[in-house]
Amino acid sequence: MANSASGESIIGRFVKIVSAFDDRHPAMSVAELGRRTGLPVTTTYRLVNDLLLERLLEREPGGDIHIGTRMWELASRGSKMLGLREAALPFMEDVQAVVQHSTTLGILDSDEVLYIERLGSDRTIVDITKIAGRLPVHATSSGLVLLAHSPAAYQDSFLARPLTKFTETTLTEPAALRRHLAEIRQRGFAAMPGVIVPESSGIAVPVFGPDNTVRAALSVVVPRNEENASARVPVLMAAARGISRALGWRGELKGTLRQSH
Amino acid sequence: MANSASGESIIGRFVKIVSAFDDRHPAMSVAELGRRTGLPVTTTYRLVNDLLLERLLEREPGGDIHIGTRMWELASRGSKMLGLREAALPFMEDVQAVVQHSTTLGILDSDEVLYIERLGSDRTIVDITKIAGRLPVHATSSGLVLLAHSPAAYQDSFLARPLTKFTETTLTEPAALRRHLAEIRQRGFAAMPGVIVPESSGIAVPVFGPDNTVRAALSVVVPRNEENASARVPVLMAAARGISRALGWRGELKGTLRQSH
DNA sequence: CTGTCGATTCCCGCTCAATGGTAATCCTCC
DNA sequence: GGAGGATTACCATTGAGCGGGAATCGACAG
Repeated sequence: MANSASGESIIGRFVKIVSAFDDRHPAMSVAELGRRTGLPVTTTYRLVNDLLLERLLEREPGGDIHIGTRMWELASRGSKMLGLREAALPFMEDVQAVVQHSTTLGILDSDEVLYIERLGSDRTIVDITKIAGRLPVHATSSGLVLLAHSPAAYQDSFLARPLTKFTETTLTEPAALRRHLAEIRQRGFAAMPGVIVPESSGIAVPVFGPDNTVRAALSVVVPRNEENASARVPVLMAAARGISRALGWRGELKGTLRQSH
Repeated sequence: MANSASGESIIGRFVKIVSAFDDRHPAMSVAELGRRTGLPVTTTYRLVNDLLLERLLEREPGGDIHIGTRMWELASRGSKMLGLREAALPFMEDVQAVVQHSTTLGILDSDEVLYIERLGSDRTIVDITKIAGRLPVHATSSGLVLLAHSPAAYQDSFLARPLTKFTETTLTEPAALRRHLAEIRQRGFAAMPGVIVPESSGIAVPVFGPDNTVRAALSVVVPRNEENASARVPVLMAAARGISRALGWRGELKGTLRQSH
């Protein structure tokens, strides 16, 4: 689907280029960009020029390239993400004010948890979540909550694949995970002590949309030693219900249990 | 620069397609997308398919297309915007808690003000700012603050072009505007009663970066009848200094006045 | 059930924009 | 001044993109 020898479309290369930037590498020279993406030198320069013209990329004084303002603008303008984020933010602030550690909002995307908002000073405990960052589903409280309320078919396909064991407490056995998911559905929240990082634990609750399906997971990360972690659950649940309602959710209808399996 | 009859590159068409979505039209059929962009039918379908493959666009159950999660993720991951936003958010919350009306953070982009964050319930007064929305520089308090602290050369080129008069109080005369900008620099804030919307006024103050240049404008929108509007200025200024400091600003150095003109 | 209209997919020959190698030029920094 | 990297210029080749047209699907009305 492309003129290129490697058989990629321009769109594919565009994604490659933009993907080369992350929080570790927010800006780089065109040559380095070419190296990181593996694209031929000339091609990189030509493509980058096109992107600069449209302001999807921008050149800073030093000559380095970084992602352009236009890119963010276009991505945000018509995005459903903004609605979710805006609905959630006030409630997240309340949670943040009470719980004092970092509060995150994550969604399920491409079999991973994508964090779309995060509150909390960086001086808090170890927390590897970042806005626009991804983490595995089965090793985060947010991910497990999202998975627990996903359609059965999706759960099956997810559990069918091999899962990485990050720490001792990471569940990777399908059967054990299924039991855990059922428990999460029943209790209404997920609590995971040190699943990726041993020192911290996460607590997450689901946020629902008008059609009663999960939209996101609201979660807090607290130090693991804190034993009364579950004392945080009610606050989270109340906030999550508030967000759900702001999204148009009208409460659980009798008899309309979310399909679990 | 393209295979197309109209002489557009694929990148250009990509931008056209993504630009077709906004908060009024967050999702649409491919056919409608083709109509809105003016692209040939077949071309639209082919391009949309490419974009769906990369998940830059997504197809919802009904068949309609909307901007994909991936798009937001890519735009955010390497963006400098996130840093600014994250630095500003806590201070904005404080302002918001005290002032009670909507609080916005805007930057100068392509000769317009681009709002990158906005706090405030929608039930407040008339406020046409939206996240990822644009407004003209000379008709917003944020824009005037940004312009007032921009390099002289930019100011000159900006003032050289014809400016739209939105309401009675909109300044469009270069000389008058220059005087106003000087005043803004001297007072440290801009206050604009009903420049675009007659019922509300905006107050804005500058946010500086480490190199002592303007990065953004922090502003609040309040009802116009409120005469003690300027009582809000100190709060805004304190917050703006906090944000500036979080960005690495170290206070105004003696003798290093920002180039005004 | 049939007809209409719109959205979507399939088909296909043409063609020029995109490609990517090579080489020249422009920078820094030592 | 020259070594090494980044950037731009040049250019022959070619297949990806193009877009008109027709077929198919789907919803709705009569």
